[in-house]
Amino acid sequence: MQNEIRVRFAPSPTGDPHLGSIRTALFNWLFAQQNNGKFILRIEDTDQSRKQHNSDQKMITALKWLGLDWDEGPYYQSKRLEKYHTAIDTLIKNNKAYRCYCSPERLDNLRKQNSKNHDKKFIGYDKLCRKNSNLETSKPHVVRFAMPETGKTIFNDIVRNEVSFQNELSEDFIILKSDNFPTYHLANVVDDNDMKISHVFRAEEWLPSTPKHINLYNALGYPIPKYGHLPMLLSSDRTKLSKRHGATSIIDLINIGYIPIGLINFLALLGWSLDDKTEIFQTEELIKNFDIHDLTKSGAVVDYEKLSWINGYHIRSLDPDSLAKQIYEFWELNPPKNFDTSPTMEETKKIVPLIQNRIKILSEISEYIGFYFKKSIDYTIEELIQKGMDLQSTKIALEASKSALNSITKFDSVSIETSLRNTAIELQIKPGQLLSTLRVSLTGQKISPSLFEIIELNGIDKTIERINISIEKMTT
RNA sequence: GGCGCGUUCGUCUAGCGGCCAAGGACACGGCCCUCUCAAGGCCGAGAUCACGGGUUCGAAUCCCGUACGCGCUACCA
Repeated sequence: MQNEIRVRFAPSPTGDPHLGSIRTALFNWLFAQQNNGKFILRIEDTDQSRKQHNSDQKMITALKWLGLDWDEGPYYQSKRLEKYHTAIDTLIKNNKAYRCYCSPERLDNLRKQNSKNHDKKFIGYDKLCRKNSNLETSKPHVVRFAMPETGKTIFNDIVRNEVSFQNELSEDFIILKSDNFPTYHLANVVDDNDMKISHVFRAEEWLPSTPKHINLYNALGYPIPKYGHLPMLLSSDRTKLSKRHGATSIIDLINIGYIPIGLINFLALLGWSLDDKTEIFQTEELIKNFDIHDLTKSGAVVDYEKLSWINGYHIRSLDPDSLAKQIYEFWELNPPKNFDTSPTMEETKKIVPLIQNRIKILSEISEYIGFYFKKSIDYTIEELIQKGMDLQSTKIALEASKSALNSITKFDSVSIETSLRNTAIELQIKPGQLLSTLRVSLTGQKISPSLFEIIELNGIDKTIERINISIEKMTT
């Protein structure tokens, strides 16, 4: 089918998967989903020196975790060298490219000299080898593309409308390196043609090299895809997003406790919005409403506060069982340091109602619920004694709570609440005083989920045991 | 330096010639609720739409210029 929508995500395996890359992947994926198109994954590993082991695997893991599944690939450019060489041979044969024997030293000097002389005509390379039709192939060399020396390259960017560049301002860029690997420019064009890519959505930083690509398409006789250059993701100082200002690796974000839909929802809103009020989207709603033609043009600063808010919102709206599943998986990969035991699925399900609307990210749970997974809790007598109370009255309060709890027939949070509130009245102290004492006694924490639910969760035996420990503590 | 892109509350954004002396959200402040922490509810502060010229009866919205910012300018992608 000729008009099939085919997009690709083409990361280079040079580090951890970056938030910006993921956003590009998301926009491509959404576009493919809503157009019944194909989403292709291609690993651009043409730079052997910058390549990092496992980088591609991390990318794959991240995409799967987010649910951004692909229809074809991953293709690896390093396994497709023949295709590039064929294209390059064709270009040389047609005088659209030429071998260049200039040494890196010569190029370096050339640039230094010209920047000193402020020569405005000089662009990157002086085309020495383009003039000499010296075709000795034995000597080390690169291959350069012969850029048109006149005219303009004009294209209609889906995000930015018409963009135009003077051809003479693009240098005769290298398409084949001396290690026999193609550069990005060439491999990218050959592959996009080979894989019948219909739309190229990539970050704005690629905009200036687009005329190079278009001229390459023309020289090779390939049809030109539609382009859309996405606004960049920025750090708080408005420069290209970098890890100096926060986590940019999606792997780090996963380990902090963001959930897939939280990240997807947040990323979708960086450069796109539905209207003047809707902030929360499920993936299906994004597929339905997202519009690549309606993007913001300026860069967007990544606001981690807002990410957390969106993430928390989704955590709150998840059904408890699927939240439990996500927490369980999260804890498997990131066991909380303050736990003495590994939570089972059953235990995880039990604690969900207590923390669901108190957290923004999964890593916050362990602070709230640590007492439940600890063999013993730790606190001082001072922490036990509340404002307006002393050692004696605190002890009395604990004793009274003990007998009140012991006499409850139906041990659930509602009965527990009634019983303890009555105890406070009988003792003539404020509910807050009683409950705060119990909170410390039962959790060792000043901050916790609802006390009544905690008592139900702990059960009568563990509760009495911990109260006894407090009483003993104050007696010695 | 050259080239390109961009510019609405601190941040993400709505706005596509009159509905805007600019709306929403995050963050922030206050109040309510309340067993702590959250969540939730209500209220508030916050942008003369970078600046200057046009065009028009009318401009945040169209055009031009200036400034500023960012990106690119590698045998990196």
